[in-house]
Amino acid sequence: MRSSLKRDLRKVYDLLLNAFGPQNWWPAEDPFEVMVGAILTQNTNWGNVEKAISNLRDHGSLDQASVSSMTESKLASLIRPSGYYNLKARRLKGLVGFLTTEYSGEISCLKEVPLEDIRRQLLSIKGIGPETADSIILYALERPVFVVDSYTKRIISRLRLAEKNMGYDGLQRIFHENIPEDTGIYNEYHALLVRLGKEYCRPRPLCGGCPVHELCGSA
DNA sequence: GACCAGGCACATC
DNA sequence: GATGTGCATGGT
Repeated sequence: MRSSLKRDLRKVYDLLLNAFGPQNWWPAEDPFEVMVGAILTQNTNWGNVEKAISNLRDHGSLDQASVSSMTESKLASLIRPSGYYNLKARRLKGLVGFLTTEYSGEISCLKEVPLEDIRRQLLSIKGIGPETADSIILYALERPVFVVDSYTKRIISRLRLAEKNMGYDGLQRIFHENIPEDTGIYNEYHALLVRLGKEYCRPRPLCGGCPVHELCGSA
């Protein structure tokens, strides 16, 4: 591998932070809302997720007890704007079921469990894959794990810092091995990559004015 | 009307 | 292990 990886990843972070400033993620009022958002945002525009979360809040249902007691079809109707609403209603039910059964609904207890164990437990929940699990761990539990998403893959690939076909765990390892293990830095770095992706790194190349253009091999 | 958005499970080869 | 498909809304 390239010996300059650590330096380049640091450079990307510095350029992005300088260009965009702190992103103040995750946009939510409490850990449970983060978890809900993490599921609702799967393959979906965040604007649609905000509509769904507003529906839940307006209905007084943005809490574990409400999600648990509500019928799945009612829940689905409230989160409809986020897309895949039947699927995501089932997934939210699964998450709340897990929290209730394993931790009596006490999210703070999840912070005491060894990181590898809580990650494995979250991944065992139907509908929670690597990105959703890691988003919950980083942004809801505030523990140091790097979140890899489609923007991360695309950006890191275009910057030629990793092979295009590298999987989730491989990409995550690149960050874990080259960025200080720090919740605040992991939080900010991922949020900045999403910001960059939204504004400059679409599937079809479009990089004019990109803050990291000097590092981008392909354009 | 096509493309895209802060994935995941499951079937099939 | 890689690849394909279903799930669905709303903005550009």
